[in-house]
Amino acid sequence: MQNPNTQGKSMEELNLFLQEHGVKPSYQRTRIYEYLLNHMTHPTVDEIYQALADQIPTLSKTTVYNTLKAFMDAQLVRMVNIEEHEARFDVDLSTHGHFKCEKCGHIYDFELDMSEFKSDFLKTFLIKEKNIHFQGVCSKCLSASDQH
Amino acid sequence: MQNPNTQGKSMEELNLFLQEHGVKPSYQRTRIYEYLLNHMTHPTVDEIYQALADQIPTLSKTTVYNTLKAFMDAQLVRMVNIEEHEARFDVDLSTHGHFKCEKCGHIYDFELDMSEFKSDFLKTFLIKEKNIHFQGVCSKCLSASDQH
DNA sequence: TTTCAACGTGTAATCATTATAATATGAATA
DNA sequence: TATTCATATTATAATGATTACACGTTGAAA
Repeated sequence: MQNPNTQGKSMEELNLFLQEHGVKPSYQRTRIYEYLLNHMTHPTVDEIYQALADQIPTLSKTTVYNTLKAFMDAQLVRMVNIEEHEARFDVDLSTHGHFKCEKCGHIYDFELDMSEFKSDFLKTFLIKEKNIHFQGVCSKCLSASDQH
Repeated sequence: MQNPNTQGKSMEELNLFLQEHGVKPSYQRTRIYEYLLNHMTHPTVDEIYQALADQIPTLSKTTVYNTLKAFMDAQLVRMVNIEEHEARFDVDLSTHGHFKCEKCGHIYDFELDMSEFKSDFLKTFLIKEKNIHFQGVCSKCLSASDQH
């Protein structure tokens, strides 16, 4: 068992999945996609690279960039621009919002019902992506600072 | 008349406005705020700098950064992180969404009624900012590409 | 086996942003 | 008026994420 935390998906299954979505599989690509599946915490390029560099000593950060770009082109991954300086990535393609806590830095997902959203102004626009980014203090940090 | 496009606000009025909002006025700060008022097109740091460098030859880009930070701290300006690599700035503090056209790059404002938005998950969170960034193709570019 | 395109890698370049240090400013005070 | 002191402005250098580039590898098709 080489990769324990694969959420039940074998390398072969992942390869097939990538292939079906127009991404030619490779060891690096499969392992990066696997990482994204097992760490749905909106990781940065560096986090992905650092985590995999141990197991794939030859891995290059450029490969992580290239792979994420390929995933984005194939609509397998979405870029999350909630951080000021660093891009984050999300395999969850469902419509959901992101909340960034200013205290602990954690990024939470929250459900979002956009079905009732209507905009006269945008009705003649082609909307491809909807990014909803909230910011503030999460409940955990709020109750922590309540202590006196 | 030194600064023609001031939307009717004189330097003195702008100085007073800044002062009332906790920002100590200076020539540079007033001119930068004036620029933001007259160009509500979500300009980048560089756009602001380039536009004012002619009129204020000693202006430093660092000053533009520092000033925008001061404005943000004073809640006079909001950063718009809709661009992948460059921050944009908005003096319009009302709740509204931004739409970026992939073709022409223009960033549109659109009205947004968040009053009916409810989230069980976030009800214990302190929400300080709500950023709504849509992306796609604007009506102008759509009809332009319809031509055959 | 040859070929050829695509992929992966390491290095260098780019570019927005931030840090730093020196100078200028301007109000308060002596 | 001269002095002081905090703050603002500026130029330069440093940082750090991202991209460009060149080269070596791979892997499938012919």
